[in-house]
Amino acid sequence: MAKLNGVTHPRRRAHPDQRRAEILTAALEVFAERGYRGASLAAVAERAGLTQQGLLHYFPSKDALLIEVLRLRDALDVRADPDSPGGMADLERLVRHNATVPGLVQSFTVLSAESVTDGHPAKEFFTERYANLRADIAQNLAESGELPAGLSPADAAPLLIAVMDGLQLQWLLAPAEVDMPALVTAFLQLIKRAAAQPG
Amino acid sequence: MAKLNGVTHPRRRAHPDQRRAEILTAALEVFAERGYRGASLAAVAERAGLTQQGLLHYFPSKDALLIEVLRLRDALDVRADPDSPGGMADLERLVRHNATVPGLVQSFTVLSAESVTDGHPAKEFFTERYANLRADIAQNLAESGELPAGLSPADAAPLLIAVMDGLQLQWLLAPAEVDMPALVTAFLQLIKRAAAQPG
DNA sequence: ATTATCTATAGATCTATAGATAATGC
DNA sequence: ATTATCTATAGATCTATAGATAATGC
Repeated sequence: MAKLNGVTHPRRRAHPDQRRAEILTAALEVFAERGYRGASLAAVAERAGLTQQGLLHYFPSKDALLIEVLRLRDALDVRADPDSPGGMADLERLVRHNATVPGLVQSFTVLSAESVTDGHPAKEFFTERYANLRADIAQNLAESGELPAGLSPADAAPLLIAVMDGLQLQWLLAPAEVDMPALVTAFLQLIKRAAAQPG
Repeated sequence: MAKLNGVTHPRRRAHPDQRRAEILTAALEVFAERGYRGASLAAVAERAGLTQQGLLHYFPSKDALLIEVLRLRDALDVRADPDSPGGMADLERLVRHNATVPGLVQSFTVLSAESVTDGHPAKEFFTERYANLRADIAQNLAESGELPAGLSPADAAPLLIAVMDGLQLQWLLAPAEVDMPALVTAFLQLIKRAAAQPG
């Protein structure tokens, strides 16, 4: 028997894989709410229903926990969207979906910006992630032939990513004022109009 | 006499206004490097050349210090650029300038994203700042008449801000790969091309 | 007299390690 | 036998308050 919250319970023992998944979900939530540096292992553990020391049985350190959270999220996102953001229609669908999951958007907005700080454990992760995103989107745009003559895929890719990231920040601060999907659509219209223009 | 770093010095007593300014500068730097939650008052104080308790003589709390840092920065920026980003040429000049001050860019990227987290002392500051930015830029764009028929000033303003913020993040992570000024120029070209298009 | 600055310290954390215990699985 | 989980705890912080002291300014 063990005491939890002052009450004696039979010690609950979860299936390891499920427990790991619960911890990762809790960690993503707490990191989104407080940032990585502002989050404590105890807060993550409490949300997952065990002690901080119990959590460390599954993940050797706070840094390792963050990295695994990010890797898992990336893997889930890629699986949900097999061809990644291919054409511009896919992109609009992605943004409409994002507007329904503010917690997830917040986690990436907060953690990606925090990752540029000194010695942040996710710096390498986000550096690589953005480099890969730029390369993938540039290639998809090049193949789609949707770009106007004046805009190279190599320039359009970071611009598209910037629009999405920048709008997410404004939307998180003022969701009632900033219509993310409509603004992304306005941006894509701009590209289409320019494309209709003779080179 | 007082000991600092094990050496006995005559106690140095700075002019209050100058000392406040030194502390604010140190705070902006440390917050940029570590984020607000990752920064300690002791680290700020050490950079300003006094103790953490000495710092608290000037600012009553860490929260208050952050707010004053942000207010000062905003005041300095406005004074340096009296008409704020008016036309698009002003914007390109601003971005070229930003590319020479990575620390300043980092402070705003890190703090603005962190500000969306629970109970962050700068949440109100950034919410208002972005609302004001959107309104000011929209008005300037409306007056400049540089927008194409399909893009309203109310939509163009948040898009412009998003492009700049989003590019800053990518640039901070990969300065050699992301040419901020060139990409902003590419975005403005897109607007000009679309404007050349019949309504 | 005022105030800039320091030492001392309370009281709360926070991460991580050590080791005990109880539940599971062979 | 293994391992999931807990209690205990070391050792480092961190913010903020209290009060002493020394430099400035009237």
